[in-house]
Amino acid sequence: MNNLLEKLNNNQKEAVLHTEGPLLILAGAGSGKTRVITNRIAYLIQQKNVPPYNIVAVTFTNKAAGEMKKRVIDLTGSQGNSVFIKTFHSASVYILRRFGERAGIPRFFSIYDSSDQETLIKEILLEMKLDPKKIKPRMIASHISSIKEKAEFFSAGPDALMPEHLPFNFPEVYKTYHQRLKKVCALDFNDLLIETARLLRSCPEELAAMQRMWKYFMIDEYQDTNHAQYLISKYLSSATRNLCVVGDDDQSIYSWRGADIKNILDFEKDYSEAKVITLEENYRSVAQILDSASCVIKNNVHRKKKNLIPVRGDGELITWCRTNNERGEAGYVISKILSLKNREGMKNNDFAVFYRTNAQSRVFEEYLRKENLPYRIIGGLKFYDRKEIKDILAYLKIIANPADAVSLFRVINVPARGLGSASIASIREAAAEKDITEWEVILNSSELKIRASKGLNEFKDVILRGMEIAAETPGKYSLSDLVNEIIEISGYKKSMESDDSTEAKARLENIDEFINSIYDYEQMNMESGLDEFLQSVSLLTSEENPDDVTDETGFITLMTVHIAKGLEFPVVFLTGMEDGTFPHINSIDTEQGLEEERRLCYVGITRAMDKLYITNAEIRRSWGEVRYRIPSRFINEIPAEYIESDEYIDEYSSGSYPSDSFPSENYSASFSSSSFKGRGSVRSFSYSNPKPKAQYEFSTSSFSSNGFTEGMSDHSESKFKLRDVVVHPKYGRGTITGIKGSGDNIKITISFTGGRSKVFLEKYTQLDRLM
DNA sequence: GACCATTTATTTTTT
DNA sequence: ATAAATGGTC
Repeated sequence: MNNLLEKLNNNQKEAVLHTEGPLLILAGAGSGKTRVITNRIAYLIQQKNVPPYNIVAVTFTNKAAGEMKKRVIDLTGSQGNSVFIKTFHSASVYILRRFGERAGIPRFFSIYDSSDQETLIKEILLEMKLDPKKIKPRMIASHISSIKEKAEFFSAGPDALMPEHLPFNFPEVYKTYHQRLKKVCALDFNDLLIETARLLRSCPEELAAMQRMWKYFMIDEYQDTNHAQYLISKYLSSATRNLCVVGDDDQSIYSWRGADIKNILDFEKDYSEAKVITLEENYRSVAQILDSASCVIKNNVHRKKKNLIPVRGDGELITWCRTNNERGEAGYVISKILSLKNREGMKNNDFAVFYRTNAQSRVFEEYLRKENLPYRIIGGLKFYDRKEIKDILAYLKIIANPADAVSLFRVINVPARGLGSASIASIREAAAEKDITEWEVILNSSELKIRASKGLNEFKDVILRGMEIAAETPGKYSLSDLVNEIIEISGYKKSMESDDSTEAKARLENIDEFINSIYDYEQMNMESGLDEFLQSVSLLTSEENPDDVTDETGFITLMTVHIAKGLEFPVVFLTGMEDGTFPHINSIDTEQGLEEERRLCYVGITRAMDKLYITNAEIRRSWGEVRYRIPSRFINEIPAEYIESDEYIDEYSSGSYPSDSFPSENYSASFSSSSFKGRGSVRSFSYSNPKPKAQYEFSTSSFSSNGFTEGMSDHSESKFKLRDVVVHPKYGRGTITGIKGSGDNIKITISFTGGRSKVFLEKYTQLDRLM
């Protein structure tokens, strides 16, 4: 027993020992949070003799749940298998399936992910003669989620909550959306949580049954809970009040998904008898890194003040590298990785590259591939999001739930069966007219004056055959039998095979991989049929491809900062640190948005154990346009004494940077330190580049015209130059990034602070030059 | 209805 | 820059 507690500091011990009643653990980054939760579970089982099936631990991601389960099993052996460790969404599916009947939840329901949801919303908009291009389905989806939550739990009727000033009939869309979901027996991600909370509130017998089964609750990442998740935790634990929540308000980064930071900030109000334990000792990062993170997050007003104590002491400085463009950024990262591997014997697994948006991963991928460095991208291109996988899943979903119209129309003509828009429209019309499902129309096509074309019959037969097989799965048939049969008789496989493009080949490989993952699933879930399989697959979004789990050479990890939460790496590259990229342009204008970006930055910095590299690109291509970017304001917030500067030019950059324009003998560079605290003070530093070839001046203030500007614009007689810093009467301060035309037709492109850029006719624009 | 050429949107983050 | 959506033609 004592070895359980030996490795813990006093606060951690206290958290483990406090098993009864509500407990709030405010766990700073790297303070050993997961260790506390897992040891607490082990302590309950081994010392308090709590049966493992009485214990529930809830996390946000499948990955976190898997990791926690593994560590619990390490501590407690086979008993750990019986601890209920799941994500909020998978726990909800479990509850709805097992106890949902009285709450009107169908025995089987499909789960609509965000893309299914958007498809459905788009259909509804089209029916209402609205243009999905002007009214974004995604925007509607987020309104629908937040309104449904409020309508459900804050007593106001949905009508009172409809967003105002929308130029269309939102209540109608809202109503139709939910009618349609009901008709197709589907729940969206948000419904899973809301319906679970509703069930717990309105079905006391079912709640009591769950409370007999579950007595101790642990909620991880509590700062990211939304209202429904808050209620689920509250209802489930209401009998014993043994609710332990763990979180860090500084790491709340999901408010855009409905997370409410108040849940953690107000925990002590909700549970007046709550014990509060703060974990401040950081075991992960060297002092320079941790202190830098503290200095950044200090700029947020809406937070609980706290100290982070770097137990490890001093290490290396943070390196901030300015690069000319995104290729230079990638080149720098790769060169650092190579030299750290050669000189310090570091391994691929030690490195992680973070970026703000998925789109930024491409250049890194390209460079890593060029150097033959093994890497993996977490998130981003999700396996289960690939077209071919979604197609096959759509077939399976129809077989399990023929009412699922979104899936039905996804593949009714895949591969092509001659069922185009006309056929689809007539099926839809007949379904609406007779108020039956589209599948029923197809079944009875002969009587319903639907042209029972050859293609329609083929499709019908595929689904019917699939249903026959599914009825005997597991048993006579396995899930993989079913999938193999479907891709065979639907002609899906054949159509891929007859296409000899590399694309089709890759798809076939992915399908193979999918079938392999089904074999694995079958091994682990011998009793599962199609329904269970589909429901677990719908929640597996960011799961890794099955084949890259083990490899002795390891992988360099690429991911967004969001996904990085909860992880740690010896060496971290925090890339794209530019205003407009990080903080992201869409969040830069509100205090709330900016504070969340800052928390995200804090999360990124605190992932690094030994060494942190921060990079920014002066010029970044996005939307097919070249943009000038200034270093992220968050870099300013790091004290200069923790930073060592570096810079790197991509040698192969074509066009914009003629290499002979850089004086090669000059090895010192200077830049205005608008990015350091005292605006205007100038620092110089020695220049070091692994392969010094080109010299580059990073000055934004006294940029002399040299060859650098060539190729970036036409010659013109404008009184302004590229990179002049100007003030626009309406938009404020910005940098000139393009000058085109002549005479009265001089067009000036200005990139404003924050990354927005606009084009003006010089003739009509009052611009003041600042520098 | 299939196939092409042209146009348009895409880029925030995820269960 | 690129993928998806649209529109026109056969």
